[in-house]
Amino acid sequence: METHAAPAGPVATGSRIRLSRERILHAALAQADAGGLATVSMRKLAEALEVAPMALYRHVASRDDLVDGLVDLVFAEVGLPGTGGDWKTAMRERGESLLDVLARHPWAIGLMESRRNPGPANLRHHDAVLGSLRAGGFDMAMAAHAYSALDAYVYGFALTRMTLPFERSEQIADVAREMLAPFPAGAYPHLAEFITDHAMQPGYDYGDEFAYGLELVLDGLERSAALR
Amino acid sequence: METHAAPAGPVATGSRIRLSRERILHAALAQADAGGLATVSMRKLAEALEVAPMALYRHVASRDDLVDGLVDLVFAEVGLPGTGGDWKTAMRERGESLLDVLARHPWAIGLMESRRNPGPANLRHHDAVLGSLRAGGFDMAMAAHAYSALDAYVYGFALTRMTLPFERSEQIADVAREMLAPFPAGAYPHLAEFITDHAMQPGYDYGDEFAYGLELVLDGLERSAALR
DNA sequence: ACGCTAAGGTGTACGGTGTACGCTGTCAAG
DNA sequence: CTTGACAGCGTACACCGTACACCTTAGCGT
Repeated sequence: METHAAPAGPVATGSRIRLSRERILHAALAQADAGGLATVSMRKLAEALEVAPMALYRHVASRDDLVDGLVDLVFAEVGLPGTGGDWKTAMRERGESLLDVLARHPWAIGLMESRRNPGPANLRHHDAVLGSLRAGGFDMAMAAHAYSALDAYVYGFALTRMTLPFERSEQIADVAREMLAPFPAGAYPHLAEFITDHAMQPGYDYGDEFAYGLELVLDGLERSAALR
Repeated sequence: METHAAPAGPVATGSRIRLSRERILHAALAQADAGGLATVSMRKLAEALEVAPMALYRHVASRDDLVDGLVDLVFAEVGLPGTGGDWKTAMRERGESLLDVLARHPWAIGLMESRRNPGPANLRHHDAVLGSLRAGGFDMAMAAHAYSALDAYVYGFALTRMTLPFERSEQIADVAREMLAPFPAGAYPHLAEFITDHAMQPGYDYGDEFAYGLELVLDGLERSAALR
């Protein structure tokens, strides 16, 4: 990040807007959201920015460095938990915020925690969550338990939901039929029962499961920690 | 799957062993486990099998089809829960088994639930888990809650653990120093405290967190379901 | 106003990828 | 012996990330 706050800043050259790491990252984010991270290639990205492919490398070390930047951009969207009020509320809100962000950027789910070079937004986020837990009365060991359980649950839910080929009850019948078609009828009785008697019922929405599990984890932590 | 049970089966032609979907899948699995899924290319796979790249396409529709096959191979390694005894024990064991399998094949974590064409092992596994829960007294809605919460937790834990650049307390100091190096000292006080006062303590092992969270979810489900 | 320097943008090229298409060689059934 | 199906192969194409040398331009000190 070398955005020097010099006089006016070199913004445009002639008619063309100057390239910058930020501009590249935002274009890449839009492309990833539109078609997944795999569709973001240096060449297509350059084309979208009306620039030669190699021009990008003046602002980004490699495609991997670009992905590092994208992940930190996504992290920056996650709301930081406050340290003022109730830890449970803070953790619930941060979980919901994280899930929202991951729904907007599903391609990021597997990457958020896996980059070897975490950016400032990433570190700041982890720092804030730990701070919120400690302020809520958790000792170090319990804070570690809590953070691990909460993060695992939220990322896991985002992951399993992303992958579900349906979301609302209307679409399920078709998808299920297609999935089970290659196999003999009655091969998977419990699965079939689950689909027809539960998932296909009107009003079913897998997303509703999130709140249930989150509350379950939060209640468990509260009891475990013997807080409040 | 067209393994016809004809006479002796065409196994070898001359000195070379005949290609087959199974042989391809096993070679690909070995390669993925060794270097990640990204290093499995049709060309390298063909080379390992001492065959021309295009020969693979007689047995596999595309690289994507190959990945579908790999995922089902991995699913087949996960132990099925029994329906006989205690549901809690069955679910604990299947969670531990799933985590073990994902540790052996970390490249599969993001794929297990995301393939549009689930294989027989996949469907069989889901069917067995639902059956075990129902046998344990869960009604349909509670079984859905339980499955969602448990799967989210286990996959999420596998995901967050995979990404952690360390595991045992000995390596943490170096990694942490490297990660925090680009930032001003004291920028992330809670994170720093967590690392030095907890993660760097002898005997720390992030994997230990798994059992804690799993028990937390299981206990929560038991209470929620008012079972037993 | 001028020229210098460094940084930004470009063109070409290399080695990698997945896979469409058409050919060849082998083997089993008729 | 003939025939046809099918396994494996060679070539080719479009795409990918990026190393390297080159040119253009902007902004500075003078």
